[in-house]
Amino acid sequence: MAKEHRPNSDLAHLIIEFYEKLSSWEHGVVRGTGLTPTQMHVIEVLGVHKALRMKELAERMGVTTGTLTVVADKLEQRGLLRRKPNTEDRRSILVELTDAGQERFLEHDKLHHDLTHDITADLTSEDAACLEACLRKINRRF
Amino acid sequence: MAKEHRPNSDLAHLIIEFYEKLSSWEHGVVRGTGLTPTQMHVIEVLGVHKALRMKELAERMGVTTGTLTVVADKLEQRGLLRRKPNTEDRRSILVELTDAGQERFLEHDKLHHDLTHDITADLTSEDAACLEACLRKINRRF
DNA sequence: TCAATTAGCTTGACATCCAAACTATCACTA
DNA sequence: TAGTGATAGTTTGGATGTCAAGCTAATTGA
Repeated sequence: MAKEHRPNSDLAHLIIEFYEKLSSWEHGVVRGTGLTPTQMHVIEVLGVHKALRMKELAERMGVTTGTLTVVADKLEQRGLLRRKPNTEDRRSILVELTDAGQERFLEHDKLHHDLTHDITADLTSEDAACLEACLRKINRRF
Repeated sequence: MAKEHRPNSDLAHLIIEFYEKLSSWEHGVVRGTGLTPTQMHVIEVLGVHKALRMKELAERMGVTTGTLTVVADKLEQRGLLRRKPNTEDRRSILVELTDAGQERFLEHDKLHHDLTHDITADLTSEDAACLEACLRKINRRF
């Protein structure tokens, strides 16, 4: 898997390889939940950040607000998401998960935890601590 | 960004946060290349793995072969990808990048390297070595 | 007060994606 | 060696995702 091409001693390639595997895993897990990857992505972000403006959510997901409007409509129809007026700025709208949406988030989040547990099985506790520190630094910069 | 919710001391959440940022970055970079994210994904995988069977490529990407057939058609029309018969097993077909496809891969791969350089700027060389070792172990298990 | 900006929505055109049905090939076995 | 079942790839239909561009309502600021 990593020996048919060059030594792969490059950090960039290790990151990409990890990213691709994670992406493929996520895709496979979501298929069969009745939700699409994009819909689950909305749930994942809102599960962590509670209420967000449409614009903020779109930026965090890397899509336009036009795209998000349609996806939010679908999730609202399914009773997983709720729109609320924003009294601070009446141009914008806040979106948040309903109880049912929160439940879907927790289910999915558990899968993330299980996966993390599995793939880090070969790491020593020093490794894990270092990885955590690295990711914290990287995420702050990113 | 990471302080409006809980301490985030959880490795799983750090990984997800990193994944989401990378995903959003990739999305933004690909938009404006004239290629779609999926098309670029094919190029990324083939750039590393040279010739693959359709089935293998689909599995690696986490999509069905039906989906891949259509995407490969588009890339073939654009002259970035080539289908070759597989003499070992005539049911299957090998796909590989053309020279033009390889060129697109190298351009995009350079962006990955630049990004990696940027986001790891706060890491010490010990950190980087540890991160590399961790990723290698994780990818092997994944 | 009014022009410029911003947030969200709508629309049109195209790409993604899956499931299911289909063809061609292979592998195994009786 | 004929036949059965499995596998690789393609096609198709229907739902969804996606963007750009244009729209309305609200805000900002000159």
